[in-house]
Amino acid sequence: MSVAVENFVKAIYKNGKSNNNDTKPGNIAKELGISNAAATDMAKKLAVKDLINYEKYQELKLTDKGTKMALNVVRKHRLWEALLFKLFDMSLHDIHREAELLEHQTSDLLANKISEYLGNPKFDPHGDPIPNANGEITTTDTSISLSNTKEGKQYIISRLMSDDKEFFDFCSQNGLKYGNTVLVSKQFSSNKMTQISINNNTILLNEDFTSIIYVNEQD
Amino acid sequence: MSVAVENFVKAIYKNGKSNNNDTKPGNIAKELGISNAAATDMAKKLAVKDLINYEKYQELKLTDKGTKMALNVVRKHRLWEALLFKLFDMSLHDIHREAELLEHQTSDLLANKISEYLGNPKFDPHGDPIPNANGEITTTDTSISLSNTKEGKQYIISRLMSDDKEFFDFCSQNGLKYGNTVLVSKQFSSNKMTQISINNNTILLNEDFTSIIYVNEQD
DNA sequence: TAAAATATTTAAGCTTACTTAAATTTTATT
DNA sequence: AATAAAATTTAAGTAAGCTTAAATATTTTA
Repeated sequence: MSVAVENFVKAIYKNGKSNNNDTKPGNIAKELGISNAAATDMAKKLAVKDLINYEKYQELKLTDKGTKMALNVVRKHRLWEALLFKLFDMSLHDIHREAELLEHQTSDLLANKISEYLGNPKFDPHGDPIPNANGEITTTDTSISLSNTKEGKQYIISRLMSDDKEFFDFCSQNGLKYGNTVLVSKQFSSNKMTQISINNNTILLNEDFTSIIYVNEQD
Repeated sequence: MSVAVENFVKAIYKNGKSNNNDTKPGNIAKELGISNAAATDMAKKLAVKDLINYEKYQELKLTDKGTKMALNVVRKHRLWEALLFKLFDMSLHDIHREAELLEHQTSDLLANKISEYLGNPKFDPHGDPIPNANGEITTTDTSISLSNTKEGKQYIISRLMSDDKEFFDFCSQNGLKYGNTVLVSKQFSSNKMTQISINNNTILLNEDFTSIIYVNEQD
């Protein structure tokens, strides 16, 4: 399938999981940087191909076939991120951008080779789960956002859910990395700020950050 | 630039080096699997972009800008082949097919990272030279085709110039691999066949094969 | 709950990269 | 050198994936 189609189903999948859970054409259009009209147009075309269910003015819903396609692309994206992260010294943001292109030009065979080479990893360098060859995500995510953590407890960073360059630059400068340990020293519930300690540094994060950094409680 | 444009200048570059040295639209069209009309069309468009010099009914000539673009794509193609060959157990034909797609979705940054990771190799797994980041091929190719070798001498395989699956299958089954040694036991000039010995096996090759297998004399 | 704001859809049109068919030019052949 | 064959070019048309503008429906808010 074309790049435009793959990106369209991927955007529906992604927005269905977050982004206000809104998969109406306007939100998908914003995600993809195209006009609302183009999104409606594409939605109708993909309904004919049985990739989405389309009803006027309603949310776009992926069919099983569409979900499978989205997960196949997501798998390739995350495998590329994992491979590039392992082999090369590149920023997470750059890695994301390369993967965004490579994901559409990767055969299932190559994806499987990459997976095998990496030891069939369950997560990419952001902590996002990598679907298996059948398009299934077998891991159950028990992580919570930093904004929902408790004062005085230690957590391990499990996901950095963003593709923004500024965010990654900030994270890498401050040791906010998949697998690292943070201590939540204070929750300022009034203004939704969170104070954390990491590598002997104290950082104050606002909700823009704490809502997309996911962690697991340290045993 | 678009995939179609990149493939077009690449085809001119490639056909200019071999394929009867014919870069007229018809031959480029055949190379790309498009109609002659489409090739003429594209030629005119690329002339406007100063990628080729176009004169009616004449050969298509790459400008400096066009040559640079072609070499940039060739560099990425060959770097991908080298990387996939190193990391994964895949046939040369499969590797070629993947590289054919990946080459268009690779930033210069990533290409340089791949090159660095591989130790800035000068050749890909077919023995084809890899242009450097400036689009220069610094190595001088002294190899000759198997059809031009002398009886009784030993040669080292330096290039397998094809992207045909059957050819690669035959080669890998018979030890015809980049870097391997062959003894030319007999040249049948009458019917343009060449008899070689490799791994204690004797093989008789016709000109279809001997013209695309390149070798260097063993010192 | 009616008006205002917002979002979606429809309609018309554009560009890229093709296609086939017909016209024209070049190349090969005798 | 004339004619036949082959290649190139021109012309007209198509599909994908967009655009903007206008029409229509939904959602918000006062």
